[in-house]
Amino acid sequence: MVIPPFPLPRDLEEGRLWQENLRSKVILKPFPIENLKTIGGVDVTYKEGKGNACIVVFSFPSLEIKEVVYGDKEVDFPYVPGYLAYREIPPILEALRKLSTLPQILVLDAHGIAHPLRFGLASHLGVHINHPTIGCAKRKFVGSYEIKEGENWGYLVEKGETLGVAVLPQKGKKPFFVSPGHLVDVETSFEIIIRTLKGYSLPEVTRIPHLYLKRVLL
DNA sequence: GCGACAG
DNA sequence: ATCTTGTCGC
Ligand SMILES: [Mg+2]
Repeated sequence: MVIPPFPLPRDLEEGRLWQENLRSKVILKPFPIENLKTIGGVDVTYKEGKGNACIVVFSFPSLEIKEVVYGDKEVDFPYVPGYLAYREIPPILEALRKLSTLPQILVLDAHGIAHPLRFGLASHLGVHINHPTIGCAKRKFVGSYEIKEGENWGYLVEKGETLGVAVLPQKGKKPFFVSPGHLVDVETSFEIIIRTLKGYSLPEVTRIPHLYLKRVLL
């Protein structure tokens, strides 16, 4: 696949300006789940000054693992809340080059529009490669939510905007957060992620890539 | 000024 | 995310 160069900003101010200019490119719209056949999960870990990305492609809804690829890249940007894309997208693009087939949707271990500028890592990557993406984060970044008694999810909202949903995978467990990245909307993002849950604290699409990076799976 | 703060 | 072994709790 053709991947556009991904330049890094000189500083946070420039990085913020770029985000402000690209945020308008995000498109939120329903994704026809009945046509979803392949979905990819993405995660990134660090070691010896390098970012190591892993992408696992699953069949949907059967969730059989179809392909696993990795991509390494020197870390060239610090971790600063709000600017995670500049740190993790480089290694992710390296992994994408190795995919034999690009899955219909990519799920990132990060937020999509549930970001201060509504342009988190999942949205940034989606716009960059013009492909559907969903953000599935382990912790909240912005917004507030309320999960009613008897329910296992609630909308994530900030300043009157519905940014995504907080999901309780199991009773008594911590919630994870789903928000659309690009070319999907809140409802379909939620529906798709829910269908990749298998009884663990995290959906398979983010849980499995992490296990491969940690060498729990080979 | 203080607290929040994806990975 | 990473540095790190055993240990407390469901
Ligand atoms: Mg991660």
